[in-house]
Amino acid sequence: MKSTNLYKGSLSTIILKLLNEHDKMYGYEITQKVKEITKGELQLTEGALYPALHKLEAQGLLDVEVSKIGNRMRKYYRLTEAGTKETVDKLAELESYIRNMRALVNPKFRLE
Amino acid sequence: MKSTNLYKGSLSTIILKLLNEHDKMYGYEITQKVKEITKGELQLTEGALYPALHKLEAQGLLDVEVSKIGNRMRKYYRLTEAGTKETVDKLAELESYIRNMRALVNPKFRLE
DNA sequence: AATATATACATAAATAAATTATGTATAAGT
DNA sequence: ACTTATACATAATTTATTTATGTATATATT
Repeated sequence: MKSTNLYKGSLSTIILKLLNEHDKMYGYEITQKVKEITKGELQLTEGALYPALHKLEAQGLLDVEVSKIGNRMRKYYRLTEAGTKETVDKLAELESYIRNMRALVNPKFRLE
Repeated sequence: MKSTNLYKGSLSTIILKLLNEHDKMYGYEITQKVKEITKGELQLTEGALYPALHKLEAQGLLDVEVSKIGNRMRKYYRLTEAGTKETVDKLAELESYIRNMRALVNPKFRLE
């Protein structure tokens, strides 16, 4: 993703949240959306993205729908009900992570 | 560290920042400080902490000073000059990570 | 006095997520 | 004609962390 290691572990959260917002998306579209939103600061690599999508699907969090645009394949993913629940959990975990890290690195932001 | 994967990649940032604030600390003290600051939400494991300290030392970011308290050993770590510079970089990376993740998961926080 | 918990270090094997390197193939732009 | 963009995929490698284990002293509890 980037030179920093911090994004490790964040990929499923990103995918789930984007699908939560956009109803259905395909892999390449996800990479472009992430690039756009982060102004190019974060670029998903295919070697990370596709295995992550397959894993989320295997976990029952995503449904897939293959479609053909012209002669090219697209695999649209959307959240299952379990996927929607998982998204809520992942977002809560992210907020918790950010709160804790802020408390750790910024002495002014001690937890209450 | 925790059930969530998000902390992966954050350990060196945490160590460097704590040493930046506290001048010198030993391993066990770091685990306790992290537990205290995060109200027990984040507990560093020894299997992660000690190798991380050794690595930072090997990279020339930390200096070590062994001391004996009673009959028990303590290894105090402190930032080198390079370590202080690295701390600044790591903190900037963390802020960038948080900004990007906020933009990704919270449509209201789009980057400007 | 015996036992459990806390302090304090360490390392090795296994796991898991991502990087890097490839590969295939169609569509569009120069 | 050639390059870049679109669109998927997977295998080998790397790396950080988890889990498990080990040693040893100090303090608190029963």
